[in-house]
Amino acid sequence: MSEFLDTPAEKYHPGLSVDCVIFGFHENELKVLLLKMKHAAHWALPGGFVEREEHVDKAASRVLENRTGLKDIFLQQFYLFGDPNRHDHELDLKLFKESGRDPVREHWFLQRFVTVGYYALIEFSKASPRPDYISDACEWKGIDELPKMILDHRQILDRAHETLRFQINYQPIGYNLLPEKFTMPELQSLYETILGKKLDRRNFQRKMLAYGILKDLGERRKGGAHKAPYLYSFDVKTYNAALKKGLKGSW
Amino acid sequence: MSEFLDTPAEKYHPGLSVDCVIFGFHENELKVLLLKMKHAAHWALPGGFVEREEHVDKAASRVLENRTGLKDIFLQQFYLFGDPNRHDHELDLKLFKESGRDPVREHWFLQRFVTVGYYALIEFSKASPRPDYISDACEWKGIDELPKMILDHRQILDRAHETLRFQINYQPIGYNLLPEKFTMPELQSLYETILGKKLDRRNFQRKMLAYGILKDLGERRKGGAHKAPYLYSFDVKTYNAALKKGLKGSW
DNA sequence: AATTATTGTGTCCTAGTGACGCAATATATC
DNA sequence: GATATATTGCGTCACTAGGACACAATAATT
Repeated sequence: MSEFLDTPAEKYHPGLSVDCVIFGFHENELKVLLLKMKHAAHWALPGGFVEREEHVDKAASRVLENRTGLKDIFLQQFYLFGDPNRHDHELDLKLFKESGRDPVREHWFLQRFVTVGYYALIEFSKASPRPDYISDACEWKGIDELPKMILDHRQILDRAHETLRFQINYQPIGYNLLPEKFTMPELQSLYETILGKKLDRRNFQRKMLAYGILKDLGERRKGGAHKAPYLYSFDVKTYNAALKKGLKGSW
Repeated sequence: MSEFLDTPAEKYHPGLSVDCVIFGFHENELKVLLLKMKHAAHWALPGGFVEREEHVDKAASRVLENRTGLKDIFLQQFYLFGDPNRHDHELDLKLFKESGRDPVREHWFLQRFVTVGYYALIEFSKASPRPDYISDACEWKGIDELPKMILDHRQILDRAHETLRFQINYQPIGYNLLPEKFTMPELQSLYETILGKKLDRRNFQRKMLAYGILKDLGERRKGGAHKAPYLYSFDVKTYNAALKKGLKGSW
């Protein structure tokens, strides 16, 4: 924490931060990467500040890389949270005092902050979550079993999830969350957790194949119990073309 | 202009502004309210700064009220523009010098700014466009005949229009742009300009009526040439309920 | 070899959609 | 005042998409 507090105000754009909702998909569950700060009771979204002459998008991808070790990740801005009361000034003051500093009223860290929400989609297996110097834990949490979170971070997360629902026909959400090869039940399960409802297995398959965005790899995924499902991967060319017009789907 | 430049830095949240894309609908055309600044060659979106402890949404509605005289307007945040190069520092310096001021490097007005885009929907006839002290013109411009605009304002405007297209099934766009009573051809024309394509007259009517969100007022609009069309108004109750789930439309 | 849970494929019916025909009607024109 | 013209209201037809459900095939387990 002290690294931040000692940072000269000149380095960062004042009163502006970014927070990332990092989605992953594992064991048929939609997961979010959360941090637990030292001395803090609750969990937080990975976030950071924007440098003086830095593109806000760039700040978000910087945060993302620090936390997951991944570059060139699918990252999408979805909302600016601009409520003046979203920051907990009492808590900030407490942190200041704990670190033995005099809470000078003008210190940039104590100013009112607005934060820009980004959501990121990553392939679960490729990320190596790592805590940084201000946090003592960095873990994947299931979207249906979220811990208590600081400030308005739960609200930010919920809005990211909602955005995912709205954009499912326009963004390469499946492509970025699933591994190279995947099965139809896996894809369906992803859709179900994003949409928050059960879908009919057979109708889902018919519709997906009708889009013409999947390549049937011929192989089957053996190993699990029961009948082995076929493996698919996205046909990037037709996939992107279809997304541009929007996959026609009344989900 | 001088009022802004003399404003003490303490009044505003540093490096943060709002810009409003104000839509209206008149004579079967989608219009946008633009300002022409004094001494400026190009047009601009009405915008302003965010006060220190002011909600960003509030700042946007304040700007809107100043420019149109209207309160309680439908206003929706749609994107934060965070490119560090979106501001024209050369132009700012020129304005500073013209106003006879010494361009002190630290003056808040010369800092890098990020801006939050809002779009507003208003009933054309209710607005009374008025220039303010830093602009010498305030006019409605047709979306298909836009003048050259400053900075990235054209980009902001285009994105607002795109957002309208995406949200047409989820936001009360017709309700807020049209007058209390309107005809089916008027509603269709609104859809056509927002979607940017022609629609079949008969299929449009069938679909709209099927939603069950319109009240047939029985009256006809006489006065124009040709057969007089029926007047409708929105059935607010069913309209809002339908929007919550999203009007199913593959436009 | 039988069991069990899951997957691949197909059918049926209904609602929604695109393309288009035709009669009704309000003003403009002669 | 009759006719012309452009527009509106309502309807038809064929095709597609989508929800509900049946049944056979298959990979590990017993």
